[in-house]
Amino acid sequence: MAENRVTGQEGRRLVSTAIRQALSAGDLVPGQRLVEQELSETLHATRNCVREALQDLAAEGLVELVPRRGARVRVVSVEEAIQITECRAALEGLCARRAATHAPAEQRESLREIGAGMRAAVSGGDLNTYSALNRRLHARIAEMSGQTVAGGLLDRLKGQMVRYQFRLALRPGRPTKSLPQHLAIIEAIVAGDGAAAEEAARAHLDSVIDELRATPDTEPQEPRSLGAHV
Amino acid sequence: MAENRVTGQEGRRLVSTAIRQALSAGDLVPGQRLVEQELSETLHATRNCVREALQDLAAEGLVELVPRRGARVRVVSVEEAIQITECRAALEGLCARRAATHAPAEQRESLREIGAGMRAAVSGGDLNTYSALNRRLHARIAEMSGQTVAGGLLDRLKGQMVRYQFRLALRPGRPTKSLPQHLAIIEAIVAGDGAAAEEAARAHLDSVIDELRATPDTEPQEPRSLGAHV
DNA sequence: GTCAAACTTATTGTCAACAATCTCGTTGAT
DNA sequence: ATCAACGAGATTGTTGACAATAAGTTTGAC
Repeated sequence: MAENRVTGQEGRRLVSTAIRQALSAGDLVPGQRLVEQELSETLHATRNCVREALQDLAAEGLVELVPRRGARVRVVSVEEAIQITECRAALEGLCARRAATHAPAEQRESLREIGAGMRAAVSGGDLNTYSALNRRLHARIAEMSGQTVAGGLLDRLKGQMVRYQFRLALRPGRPTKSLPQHLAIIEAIVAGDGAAAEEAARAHLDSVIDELRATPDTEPQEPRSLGAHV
Repeated sequence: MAENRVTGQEGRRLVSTAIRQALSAGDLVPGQRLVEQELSETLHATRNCVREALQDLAAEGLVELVPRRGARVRVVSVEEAIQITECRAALEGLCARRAATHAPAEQRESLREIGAGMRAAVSGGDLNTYSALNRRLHARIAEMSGQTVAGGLLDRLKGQMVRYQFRLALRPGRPTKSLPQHLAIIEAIVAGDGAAAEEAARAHLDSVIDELRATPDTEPQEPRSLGAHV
């Protein structure tokens, strides 16, 4: 049992990424309390590290920090998820347009590989692969557009949506609906048609919004404490 | 000599707003070092407060925090300012559209008062008032749109632009060019025409981008230390 | 049996001293 | 004169203990 407690600015990063992962893996439910000492023991880090990591996560909008009362996993309502997606539509529209008009043709055409992979994943029923390619496509477009500022904002926004994105992807019939939209974005970008690319990106996210609207508001998740006995 | 050093979470807020103000007032130039002890003495705060305030400002993108080397006022290049404004165009377009289609008519019409004030300020040559009304108009539209997420992102982006916004507003002939754009946005929103409102907002910010393109890249500002003697 | 007040425990916030690191000026050799 | 190694001072980072507060629990009166 190597007792090397992580510490310092490196530990801070480690702790925050650990929490991030636990969050996207669903190990932490919205509303759950995050107790500093508890985390510091679990992650073998100083309480200071944990504290600073929590501040970072709060700045990213992933946790809520109430003075003197500690941190909880932030709860994003469906309403807020919709607003986030509306912002995404605006920003990804910008990125898609710029990717179409600004990126070299060779890079643009490489998107078709992702498209082919998506098509294969959907017809093969491999939802995990499709979901991964989905993220990759969006990230790649943002990168190709050269819009680093927009890219940063999008990362931030997507981080707050992990819980919803997960659910949406698993909904029956969803891939069949979103696949052609993704392909349309790709084709518009490859064609170098900025206006069409922006339009396609927006249409795609508008469809996500429709899907969100059909989502029941999350019941106030019971923060399952560790000592929860039946 | 009341020796009450500010402390705690309140001090943290006080320090960060003090720095924010100094930043927008031009008392702190980009690239300037922010030494913790120095600030804590000037602002009568604990070094801890200052430290945490700096973290907050770093999370907002106002200062740059290099490990073991301290904090400096972040330098935003013209290129980055342009990207920021492109994001603003996308997001303010969204807000303008929603304000036009979603806000009650009564609220929308109240924008005309701001428009009239702007017209008066420009014809009277009162740049400060015009600039203040400018900020107020944009903020009001974001508020009316009900898009709190977009509003938050916009606040953040504008915070990083203080230096440029200041310069642009003072440029000769600029108000004459931007006033009709602002009035067009207002009229489209009052008319309830979402598409036109979005288009007008975008056109306005595109014009800001043109102005930025004509901006010489900032020479590496000399961090005028306090003890700078001739 | 119910409610309120005091008490206990769990948890976060604060601090001051110490440690680690960097910056910059000085010295000395080539 | 130039450069590298060295060292002093300045600045940030870290720690552990303590203070302050909130949450939960018991006790006691009615």
